[in-house]
Amino acid sequence: MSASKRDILVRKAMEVLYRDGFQATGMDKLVRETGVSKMTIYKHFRTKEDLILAALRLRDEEFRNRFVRRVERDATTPKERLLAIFDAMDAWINGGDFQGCMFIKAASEFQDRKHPIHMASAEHKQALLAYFLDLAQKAAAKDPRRLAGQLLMLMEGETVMAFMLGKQGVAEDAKKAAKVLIDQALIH
Amino acid sequence: MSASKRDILVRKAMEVLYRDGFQATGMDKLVRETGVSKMTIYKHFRTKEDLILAALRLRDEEFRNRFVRRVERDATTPKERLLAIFDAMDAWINGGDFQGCMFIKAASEFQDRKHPIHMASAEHKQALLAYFLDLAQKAAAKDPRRLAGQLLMLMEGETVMAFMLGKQGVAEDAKKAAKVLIDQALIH
DNA sequence: TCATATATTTACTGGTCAGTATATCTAAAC
DNA sequence: GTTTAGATATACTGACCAGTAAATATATGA
Repeated sequence: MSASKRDILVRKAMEVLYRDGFQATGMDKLVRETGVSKMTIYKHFRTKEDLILAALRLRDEEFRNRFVRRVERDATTPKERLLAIFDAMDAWINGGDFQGCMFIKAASEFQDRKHPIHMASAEHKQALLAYFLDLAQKAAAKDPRRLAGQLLMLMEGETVMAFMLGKQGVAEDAKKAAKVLIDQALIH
Repeated sequence: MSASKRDILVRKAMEVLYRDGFQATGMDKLVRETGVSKMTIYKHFRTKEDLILAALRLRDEEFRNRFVRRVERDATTPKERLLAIFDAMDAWINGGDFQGCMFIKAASEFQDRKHPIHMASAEHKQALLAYFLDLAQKAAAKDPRRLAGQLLMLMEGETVMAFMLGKQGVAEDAKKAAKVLIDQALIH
């Protein structure tokens, strides 16, 4: 199997796992939906868990790339970029295929903090937090760590609410809250 | 079986499901951990799903009762109570048995919005939102619906971050953010 | 003490799960 | 055309799942 076909397998698996859940998706369904035979899947991944980890790695990479690229395209100064985070969120939530956060769902299904899937999910959030912290520092916030944490908190809550209660108004409310928090955190 | 013994079954099941997850917990484990035989469980609940729904109902009732009671004990004016929400959150997160939000985890495992378990979880969030909205209206917020949504957002994000990244500082950051949002929303 | 009803134990059903064995197929290389 | 290597379909393994059947134990009530 070519490298690109392996990528197709991981991408399709990622889509199905995101849509239908991890434990609820059996290997037979993955065979059906990816078009890759079971033997071939197991040539590339020792276990289902390994395939899930590969799918999460792909999701992390693509999500953060798209997210950061959009933020840096939409705004230039660190302060503007902190706010542009919530335009990127708006685009995600109200875009085509929003179905909640794959990593929150993964951590929910694999609750043990030592579990590789839980740890991979936590690392995704840590990476987002590090990006926010970088922006908050460059924006010269009074307490960059706090501001970064508050904005990530807002983002996670926004995601959960859109997932559980629907999208109406959530993105707008979140952005307005972010604006207040950012403005207040940059007054010296 | 007495009514109280049935309550014990539901309470123990709730604890196990909260700790170990829904799909990852089999009926045999519930028999082992509740001390109630399988036949007796199935006398009271037609299916595992029905038992899960009963456990969620109990959790909703207890969580909201404890939460609201604490808020109303700690503060008297609506504005103070909006802020006291985040003292209750602090107590929950840094109390003994915090393991994330049972309803976010339930909605994550049963993603279909039409699924009874997903719907029950969404109703819990709706009930919290309704309480926040009531407080925001009584506090004469400029846009009560928005403030209520923003505070619930903050609360959900706080829960997710404490679950995935650990408790350090999260409650304090959330409360400080809430104070800023509330103050800003009440200026006329 | 006996009768009745309920709880429990044990064992089972049919189905699904992750992962594997085997045998067939395809396609390129010489 | 034959060989070789990898992909495939099919069928299987043993374990576990939710839910049930039947036999045994226990407690209640007259």
